[in-house]
This record gives sequence, C-alpha cells and structure tokens, in this order.
Amino acid sequence: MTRDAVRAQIAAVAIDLFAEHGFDQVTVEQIATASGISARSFHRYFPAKEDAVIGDTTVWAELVRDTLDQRPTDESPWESLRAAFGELLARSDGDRDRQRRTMRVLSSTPSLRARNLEKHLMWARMFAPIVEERLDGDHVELRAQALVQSALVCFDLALTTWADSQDDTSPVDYLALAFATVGPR
Amino acid sequence: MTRDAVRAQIAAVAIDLFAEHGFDQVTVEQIATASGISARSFHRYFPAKEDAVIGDTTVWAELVRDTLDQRPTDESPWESLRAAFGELLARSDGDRDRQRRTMRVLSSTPSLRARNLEKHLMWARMFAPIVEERLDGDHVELRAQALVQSALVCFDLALTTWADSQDDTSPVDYLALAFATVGPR
DNA sequence: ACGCATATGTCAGTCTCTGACACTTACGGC
DNA sequence: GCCGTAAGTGTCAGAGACTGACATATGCGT
Repeated sequence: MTRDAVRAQIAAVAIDLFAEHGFDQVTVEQIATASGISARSFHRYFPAKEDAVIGDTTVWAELVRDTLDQRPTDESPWESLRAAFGELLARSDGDRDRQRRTMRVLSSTPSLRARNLEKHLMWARMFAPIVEERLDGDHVELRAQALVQSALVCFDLALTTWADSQDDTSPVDYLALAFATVGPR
Repeated sequence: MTRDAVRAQIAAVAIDLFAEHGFDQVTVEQIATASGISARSFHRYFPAKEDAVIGDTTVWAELVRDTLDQRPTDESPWESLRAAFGELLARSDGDRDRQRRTMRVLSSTPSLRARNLEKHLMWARMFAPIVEERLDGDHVELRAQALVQSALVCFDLALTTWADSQDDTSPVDYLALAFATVGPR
C-alpha cells in the first residue's frame, strides 16, 4: 500500500470516529488502535490530530491558482475568482458522501473550522499576487487581499452550507449565490 | 487590584515575552513566573495560552452588534457593516502602541491567527441575524453570512495592515478602502 | 544471503490544560 | 475583636498532544 493510501485509510477511520463521538472526545490513541497502528505512527502521517480531517490541500490550491492565472485579463477579478473556485468544486471528484461527512465534522468543530480558515490564509498568499497584477491604482496589495479573502469566505460558506443541507443543491450554486451577494459589480 | 486589572497586567507581561521570543518559545510557566504567580493561576485568568493575546472580546462584539442594530433600515447592509466596524475602531481607546504590538504578535503566529478567526466566527453568528432581517428574497441566511464574514475579513485586514505599516495612516482609512474594494454597490 | 532504506514500536520527556485538595486572605455580621 | 463564609492561590497528580532517540522489522535490489 502506498503511503498516500495508508494516510487516506487512517483519515477515513478518524473521521468516522469524530463524526460519531465528536472531535475532542476521540484521542489519537483510539484512532491509532482502530487503524491498527501506534499513536507514534499516527503522528508520522499527520503532524497534528486536526490534519486527519483537513489533510494536505496544496494540490487543490495549485489548481485554483493555475485556473485563476489562465483567466482573461479583461475579466473582473471577482468573476475570475468565482470561476477559479467553481473549477475546483467541479474537479474535486471522489466519494461525495465522504466529502460531505468530512465537511460536517469540520464545520461543527470550532477548532477545526479555525484551522481550516488558517489554511485559507495560506491560499490567500498564493492567489493575491495574481489578482494584484490585475488591479490599478493605490494600495493594490490590501485590495487584492480583501478580494481574495472574501472569495475564500464565500467558498468556505458554500461548502459548509452544502454539507449541512438536506437537499441535493450543488455547491456550485451556493458558490454563485454567495459571490453574487458580496462581490463588486 | 480588580480582577480585570490583574488580567490586563498578566496579558501585558505575556505579550512582551511573545514579542521578544515568539509565541511558541515562551511557556506558560515563564509567563507565570514573570508575573509572580503560579502556572495554575495563569489558567484561572486565561482558559488558554492564546487568550492572553486575544482576550475577551464580547464587549466589543456587543458594541458592533448594537451599532449595527441602530443603523437606518434603508441603508445598504454593507454600508451599515462598514459604519459599525468603523465605530469600533473609533471607540477602542487606550495605548495605541500596545495595541499595535499585540496585533503584530497575533498576525505573525499561525495558531493565534487561527484562534482569532475562531472568534470571528462567533461574531458572525451574532451579527448575521441583524443583516438577515434587512435582506429580501431567497437564501437570506447564506447571503447574510457571506456579507458579515466578508466584512470581518476586511476588518481584520485593516487592522493587520495598520499594525504592519510604518506610517500613521488610521485603521479607519484602511477599513474604508477594503470595504470599497469588496462590497456590492 | 547480504546490505540498505523505509516503516514501525517502544520509551522517555515536554508542554498545555484540568480536577482535587489544602491554605491563606478579605470581609460582613455579631 | 471574633468568627464564618467566600474568593483567590499554591501544590500535586494526571490526561492528552506531540517530539526525539533508539531498536527492530520489513521490503527490495543485487
């Protein structure tokens, strides 16, 4: 079994336990035992307990960054951002049910939500320079950050709304709605 | 000495230590010793080490909530949010230098930023209902959250930009700039 | 079979945070 | 002034996350 496969397997076990008992009520020891490994090995796959839920998102971030970069320059930055995150939602394939369960655990645990937003700040540092180049005038750095971080908030909101909803509205629809509400015209 | 005064005193000691050695390099034990108390007592004043930097912000949150609530209903929600956060910036009096140093520590430590974002989510839950009432149409909950959380992002960005800047531009100016960049017209 | 790199378990230790208990201090009623 | 209560503090023990060090096992190419 490849290293990534083992990681995914442990994450799956962890998320199931979190969903049932709550993030804080489950110890690393329990996850490790349920996965047939030692607690020390768990920490070799995940630097922190939270990472079993959040995981490594650099691949996705790069996808968004590249999509954003390839958007036409005459398009408004806000529309480019919407398209880039829409592309991510469209491309993130896999077990929809598992994704939803993961998002549910994530959105219902304050410390996990915070950690996730923290990861989004890393994304913002990746995306901001691209937006910055497409802005004119003063304080482009601040303005680019404001746009990117607001976009990330909308993205996060679309995902959590989708995860907590019963019906099967697509996350892309929630994304469009959030972007339309906030963004500049 | 009142309880709040003691708390502020310990927080001041802690922030100075964090600013000099970095948040992770300073133990609770060291803060306690430098403050002339035991580590156990430190945790009686602050539930977590991070709270010595972030502190209790419910008073400020209530100020923003009340300001927001008293804004005219025919004003656009985005403008009301801008005014409410502007009011907070105008009213938060005290040692500007200390505030700036606190913000610098906060914005340069990942775990602190995460904790701060967690606090913002609490604020969002407080403000969203007010905005929600002033929206028409579908999905008001999602749209209110999108507006409020984007406003919080702008607020946070204004503060960090101010803290990291050399010149003495007012945070209110950065706030206006960020709001003008993102908000709907 | 051998050598090597990778993966794992065990152990010891640090640090944050909590509960329990004992002790001191401050204060209001008598 | 004396006493009972309440609030604040220190000490101790312990859980839980995480790290470094060391030894062992496992797989793989030669």
